[in-house]
Amino acid sequence: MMPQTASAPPPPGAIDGIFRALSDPTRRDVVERLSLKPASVSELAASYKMAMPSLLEHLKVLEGCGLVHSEKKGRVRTYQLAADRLKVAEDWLGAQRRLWERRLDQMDAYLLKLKKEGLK
Amino acid sequence: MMPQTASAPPPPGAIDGIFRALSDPTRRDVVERLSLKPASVSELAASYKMAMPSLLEHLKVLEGCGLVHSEKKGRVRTYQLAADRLKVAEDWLGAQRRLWERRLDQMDAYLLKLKKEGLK
DNA sequence: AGAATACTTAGGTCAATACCTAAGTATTTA
DNA sequence: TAAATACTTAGGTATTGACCTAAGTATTCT
Repeated sequence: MMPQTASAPPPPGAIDGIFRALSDPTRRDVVERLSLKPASVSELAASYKMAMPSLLEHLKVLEGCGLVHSEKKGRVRTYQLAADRLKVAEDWLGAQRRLWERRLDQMDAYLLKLKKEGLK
Repeated sequence: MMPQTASAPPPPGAIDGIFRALSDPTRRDVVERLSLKPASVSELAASYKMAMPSLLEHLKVLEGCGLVHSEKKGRVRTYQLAADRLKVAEDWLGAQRRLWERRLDQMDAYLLKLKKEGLK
């Protein structure tokens, strides 16, 4: 059982859905819970005060963008996290932050140069 | 000019807005552009085929959740990235992924133990 | 001053979201 | 097999989101 190293190729536009899914506090909370251990629909539903069909809708959104998987055995459906999708979002954010940091460094260097030249 | 080291404390519920903001491709594109260099409203608007008020609305969303700042000088408003907010989202994602990975490791260890015991 | 520029505000449409209640269907359990 | 369990589907409401066009306001250029 390989601890998934490579991310699945992010289908174009998939990142929209991932960020969208994570913008809702209930869905983020579900992701947090599932990052600890898998859970059934009713176990999850017990934690929130909304009606089950509402929670179910959230679960569908999470599964739709690939953040979680589910499997039904008998009458119980169990959900679990699919970590590689979290990584898609994290990678995007990291890339932007790195670009930004590089830019700050360049600006620092530029200001330093200006300062030196100013001293002549 | 300090290259912001510490993130601003994420106001409760702010993370909703950050993920929400990043779920739109136009807004993500604006963030990418601004991570390279600041730009005015019309410079930004020139890149997208939507009407200016529509783009402006996107910019307000980005500024509303703190992902960008803007300043008006004369009749030109210039936008720039505020990197610490990207970090808020990135940190959350990283934390979830780390929890998940820890769980996978535990599961590996457990399976390994089962396997060994099976060999007795 | 008058025209051009760079946003800004107002207001309107249409689709998607987040909920809900009520009524299924499929699987155990008694 | 009847009742309980664990979802599922249907259908309805109210809000929010992403666009648009048209009509401002504030600055700068001529």
